[in-house]
Amino acid sequence: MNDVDRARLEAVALPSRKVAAREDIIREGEVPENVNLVLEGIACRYKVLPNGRRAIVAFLLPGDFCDLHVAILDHMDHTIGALTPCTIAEIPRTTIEDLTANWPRIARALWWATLVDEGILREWLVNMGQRPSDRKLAHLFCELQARLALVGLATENEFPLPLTQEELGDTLGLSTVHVNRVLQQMREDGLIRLQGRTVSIPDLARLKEFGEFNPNYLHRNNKHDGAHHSAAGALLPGLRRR
Amino acid sequence: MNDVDRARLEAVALPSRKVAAREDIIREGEVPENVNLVLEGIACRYKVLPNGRRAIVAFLLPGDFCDLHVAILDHMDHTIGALTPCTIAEIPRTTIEDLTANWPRIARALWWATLVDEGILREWLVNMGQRPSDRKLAHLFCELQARLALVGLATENEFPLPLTQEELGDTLGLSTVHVNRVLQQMREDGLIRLQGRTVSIPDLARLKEFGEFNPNYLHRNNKHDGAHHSAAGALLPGLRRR
DNA sequence: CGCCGCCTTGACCACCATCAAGTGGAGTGG
DNA sequence: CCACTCCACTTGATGGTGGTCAAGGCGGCG
Repeated sequence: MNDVDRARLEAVALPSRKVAAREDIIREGEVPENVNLVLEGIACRYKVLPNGRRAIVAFLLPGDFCDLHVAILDHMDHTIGALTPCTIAEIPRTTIEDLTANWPRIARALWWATLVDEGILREWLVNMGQRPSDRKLAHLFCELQARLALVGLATENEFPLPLTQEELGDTLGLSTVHVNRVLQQMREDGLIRLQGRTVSIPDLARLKEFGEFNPNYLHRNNKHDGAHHSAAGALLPGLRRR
Repeated sequence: MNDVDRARLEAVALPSRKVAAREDIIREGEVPENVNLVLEGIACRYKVLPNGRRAIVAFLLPGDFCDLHVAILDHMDHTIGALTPCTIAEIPRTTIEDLTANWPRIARALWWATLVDEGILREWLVNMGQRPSDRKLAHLFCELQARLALVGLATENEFPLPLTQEELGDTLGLSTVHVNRVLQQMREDGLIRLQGRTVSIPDLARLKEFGEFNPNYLHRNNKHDGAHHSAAGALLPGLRRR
């Protein structure tokens, strides 16, 4: 993706809109006319089970597309909700279809974005299935630190975590009570500290070791997006400027 | 994808090769020169953890691409291994790059395939995190029935399951012992029957109900692939003929 | 001030892992 | 044809991780 492509993509976005925390952005089954892109805030993909429990299957950070799916697939197979207040850019679905048909480099950049999403999902699946709860949390924190750092929202030893313990539980398949206890233990062990809504990490290497975190699945060296690290990440400055 | 596109894609495949059961097709970290496509047999994506346990994160059935990733991303972030003897078609990576750059409809069909994979991953994540082991198995069986039926390898009440209980455990994050006990219970309850390497389902609706299976995430109505249901599924007859 | 989310703590117990041993069938070689 | 081996499946006993239920603390906001 070069500057011309980037300009082309910026040009097609509709004015951004605000979404309050805990409000849905798109619901399962819908066939929305626009594709959504997170500019600010944290959103999540989730499904609700028959027993009422919510399963969070992805976090959407600034620069992430919510639903490129609907430009290609027919309907949403899950819901997207804002975890914090969010600013969302909308791009008409027809525009995406036009871009992918006529601008191969943009098509590749978008495809790249979905492949990275897929890599993250595979890693979450491993995390979910095979690790004890303390390592699950450690792994998740490492990923959040890495991904937030890519868009300038985290440092080597600190990142904002505007999630409740219940939301962490919905993400990792743990009960709220157990998340609470595990977090306390991790604090005692000096793996993390929690002050207000930010996590600080005394020793990132140690946390990575403990959480068996290997960032290769994030594919941070994106050759299709120049210096930037996510297809839309490249657009953030331009889109925010409006 | 129309007939011209399909012919174009068929034309670029190299002669197929055979892979023995339990042999790897591509390993984590590799940057292969060809993209692989399963023609016959069942393969899986997996990662190995520091403690030696294997996590299976996807099944690859006939018609599924193994590693479109490497045409776009840089390296494999997981390994692909054959679970049964497999026949694999190879397509040069450069050809994929050429196709995606110059044949938008093919590019979209491939992108579509990765989006469906992503949908399956999300559903696996839900399954993994939120359901008790018997429902996990039920859900997995329903998915296998549905996906195998799409390529003509399953009927409404029977499908081949050439997997060991250990492999099922690696997939669902359960111990072999526990998989065994749960399967027995499911047989007692009349949810499934196992004879040799095939599963038969007395009452598919009941199994779906029990496993909370909703096939919407498989996106079986693919408008980008004409009558067929997977990008490569459309190619299977042509490629097998060689 | 009072309410409502969110976090915290305790008691109890179930699901599922682990360890260990044993069964049975398929393939192999004497 | 019959040992022998190997691998998948099976069964039992035991214990820990993490779920559930219930109650209490605590800070923010109207």
